[in-house]
Amino acid sequence: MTLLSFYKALADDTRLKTLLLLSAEQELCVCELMVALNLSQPKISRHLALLKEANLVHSRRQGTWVFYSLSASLEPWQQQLLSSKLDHNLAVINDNLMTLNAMGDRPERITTCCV
Amino acid sequence: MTLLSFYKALADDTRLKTLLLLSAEQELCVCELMVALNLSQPKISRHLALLKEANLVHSRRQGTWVFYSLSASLEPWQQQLLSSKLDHNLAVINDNLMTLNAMGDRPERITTCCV
DNA sequence: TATATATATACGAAAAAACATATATGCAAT
DNA sequence: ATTGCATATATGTTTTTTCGTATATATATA
Repeated sequence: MTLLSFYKALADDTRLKTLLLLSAEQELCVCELMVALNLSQPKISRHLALLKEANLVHSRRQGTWVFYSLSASLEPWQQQLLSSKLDHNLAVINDNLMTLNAMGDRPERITTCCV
Repeated sequence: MTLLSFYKALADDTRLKTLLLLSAEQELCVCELMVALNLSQPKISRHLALLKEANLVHSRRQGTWVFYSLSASLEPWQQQLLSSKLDHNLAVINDNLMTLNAMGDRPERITTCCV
């Protein structure tokens, strides 16, 4: 992945917020992102496919749900850039995090192996 | 300027390299960028206008030349991101820096006031 | 004033990205 | 098997971005 393609991945509102949300929440399924971002399912899926193609996110299936998380192979400076601890980042996704927290019936994560 | 618009500014090959070159060289005129990037004058000018519109660069005119530099109002993390000291950044503009150094008749800077 | 050089902008074309909608797939439960 | 739910993909359209070319502006000099 080049520098350019990395920045291109961040240069879209849906993708940027998705990445920041994943940074804040470790792991989110498509349905949770739909609620948090208030966007259609195909739209979320398409952008996630893009991010996966760029190796920025990783996915695991758990039953009918698919959980996405930031790729483990991200370089430290990339992770920092996406850190929700940075207040200018948090400001971007603050509303979405609140919406997410207000969401009922969030799917339960089953950790495959050790915690 | 929003986070998104900042990343959008970086999400183009010409603009990314321009910003990295400005980070490495402090100040460059359009003609130098044309040589370093091997691109047409209108193309450079248009992208510089975009960067200026986004307050990422500053320009000063000196005779017929216009010198561009990174905006002083960039936040530290933004400057860091564009630092040519980061090797993944340097790799992107290495060839361009060499071309620039091989360029003859580079316009002389006249510092208006104090050094 | 006329000319040359450096840079900026205007404008239509081309390319790329994002979109809505419809449909397909994958898994679980009956 | 069939149904239901979550997610993925396909397709055509719309929007956005980028581009080449032509032209305009600004400055310096003769």
